[in-house]
Amino acid sequence: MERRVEQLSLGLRRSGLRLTHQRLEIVRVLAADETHPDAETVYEAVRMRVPTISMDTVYRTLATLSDRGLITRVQFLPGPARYDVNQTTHHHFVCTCCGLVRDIDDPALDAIRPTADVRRMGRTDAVSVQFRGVCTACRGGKTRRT
Amino acid sequence: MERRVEQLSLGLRRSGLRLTHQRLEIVRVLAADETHPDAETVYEAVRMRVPTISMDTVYRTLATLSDRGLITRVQFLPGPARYDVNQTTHHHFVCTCCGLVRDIDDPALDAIRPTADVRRMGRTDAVSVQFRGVCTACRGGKTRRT
DNA sequence: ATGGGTGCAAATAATTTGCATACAA
DNA sequence: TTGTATGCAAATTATTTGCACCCAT
Repeated sequence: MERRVEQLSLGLRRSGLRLTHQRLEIVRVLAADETHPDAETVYEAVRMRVPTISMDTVYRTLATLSDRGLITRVQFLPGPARYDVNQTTHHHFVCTCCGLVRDIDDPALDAIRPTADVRRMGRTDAVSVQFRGVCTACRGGKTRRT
Repeated sequence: MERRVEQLSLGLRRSGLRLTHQRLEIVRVLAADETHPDAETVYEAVRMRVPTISMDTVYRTLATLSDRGLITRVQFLPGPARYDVNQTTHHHFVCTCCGLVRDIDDPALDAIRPTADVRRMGRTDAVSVQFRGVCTACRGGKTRRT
């Protein structure tokens, strides 16, 4: 987690960008939040440490980080976009009920390669698998019943 | 394609909803458009046949159809949501350059099942694989060169 | 005939942008 | 010091909603 703060900070510096107080705090929030937060959530969390930060600085920083490939903007469900700090290859479980997003690490899924059909469509840069459903919490902890 | 018009129309009627002139034309546009159009694109196409239709009727109809599971709202890239008429199990190639979305039919991908890890997260209703990259057209037809 | 559907306009949500000031390098 | 980043406010984009009238059933 502390490593993530360093990776993101270093990534910004390497792009010749300034590591401002605001950016550092945004990066800290992102590194500590595994829930794929949206801009609003990041804003609220950062405001606790930098009460004067503005929403558009959060938006601009999130855009900067994803333009640099340091975080990933995702939109699994209607509503605000969310941001994923995890830059290793992984997949997702998405709860269509509460919006929960959980990372999935599975070498078998990482091994999926585009077939000839897909290669004919274009060059593939990334493959990701999405499992949509209803999370355990939304089902009231009932694993076996409907 | 004509079959799709019937399936969507029937789907509406089965839900006890009225098959209005506007809805029928929207359904016709959707059935004929394989490009996963956004609301604006559907609106423009329908306007050629029903010049008085309003944008919010298009939005409302698209919402109605996806609520009934007759079409699927997808959002692969930033910007407006897009709608997928294809209700058979399939996957997608997404061009991050021009926004092209192509359907992929591949039984091997359809066969992906949630592992124990994923089952612990919740009940999975759908699995879909996304290939992101740059389409042939955006690469200028160059299949082998960078 | 009658209740759901439409069109209009206004509201809301999510995000972006212009500009003067502030601060990291 | 110097230009990039910030904060404020206003603009844009995408979508939703209230309401009176209309039309499919």
